[in-house]
Amino acid sequence: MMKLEQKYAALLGDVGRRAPDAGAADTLARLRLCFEVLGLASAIDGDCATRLGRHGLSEGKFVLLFLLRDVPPGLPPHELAERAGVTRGTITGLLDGLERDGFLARHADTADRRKLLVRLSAKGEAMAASLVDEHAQWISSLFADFTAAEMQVFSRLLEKAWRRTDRGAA
Amino acid sequence: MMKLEQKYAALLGDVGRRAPDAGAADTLARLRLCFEVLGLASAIDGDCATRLGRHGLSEGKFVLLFLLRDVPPGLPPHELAERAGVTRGTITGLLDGLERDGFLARHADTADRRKLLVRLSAKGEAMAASLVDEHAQWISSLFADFTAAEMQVFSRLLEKAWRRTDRGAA
DNA sequence: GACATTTAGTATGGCGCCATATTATATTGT
DNA sequence: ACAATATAATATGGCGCCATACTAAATGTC
Repeated sequence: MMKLEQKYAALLGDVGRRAPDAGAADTLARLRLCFEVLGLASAIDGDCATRLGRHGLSEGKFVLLFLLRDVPPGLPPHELAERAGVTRGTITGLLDGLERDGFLARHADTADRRKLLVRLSAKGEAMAASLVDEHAQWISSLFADFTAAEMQVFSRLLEKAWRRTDRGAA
Repeated sequence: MMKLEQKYAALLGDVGRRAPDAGAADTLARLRLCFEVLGLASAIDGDCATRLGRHGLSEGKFVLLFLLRDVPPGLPPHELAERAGVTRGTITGLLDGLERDGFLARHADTADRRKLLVRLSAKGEAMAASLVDEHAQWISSLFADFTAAEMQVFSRLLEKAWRRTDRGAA
């Protein structure tokens, strides 16, 4: 059984202590399942942050790098916001950091003077090229020992829970 | 098949476009699986934030509330940090907000003048009492239609992936 | 052609998290 | 008894995210 994060273990203990009746065991098992999902996700996010941090990047910055890869004319910030699924304000901050560190530059758009075009520098292109593959390799290695059948079952169960969330119901 | 977040769909498309060979399909399926895990977790986190936000709380603050519930003498901040699994600095910030909003108060410890004891106010106790149950109810409802067998398989697969992360390997 | 509306990018302020540094108080060792 | 060390809480500054508000520029409308 997978070790839960402190706070989840505490909550589980608390709820169990307060409702020690028969039906509670079932609720507890479902709570634990949810915490296991969250625990796996945050373990993955943590590893991801560690790996990208070695190169001075965050997950948000990494996404921008791969979105801009091989787009010679560059993309405007609002496009990046849409494709990355964050607000334009967040993009401004990420671009500030990436530009400061020399991974990209903002260029004025000649046609529409409101617009900018964000282009990777040589350093940025190099980083994107080496990191995207490495990163994809690492992620898929997390599920390396899953059989095809396991993957199918896992995916089905993940979706089953997801359907109960607001995002999945919409 | 569950809908992925923008950025993950983009990354998946990108990797697929670049490596359209036979072995790549397998890698892609594993990538997708990872993104499904992350997507479920962030959908849950999002719902959680929405629900707690209605009461002016965040997940971090909620954790403090339930940790302090029914602890009449209160707990010192470093205890809360340890039990919540965050740093003491983070606790300071959460306590500032909770104290400002009248959910708790800091009291001087008579024995050790470095220490504080954090105690819920009546408002805090009431909120904790009503929210913890409601919240546990909601979380377990996410997995309401999982059979016992499904829960077992799901848990096993979650752990299998978790073992591959740094946290799970340690 | 003047004015309203939309769009692009940014600024500001908030939150939760971290790492690091600082200050006050206890404890330990000799 | 006093110096060295450890512990408690906070301060500071950074990051990534959001919502909101603002400015400049383009576009649509009468």
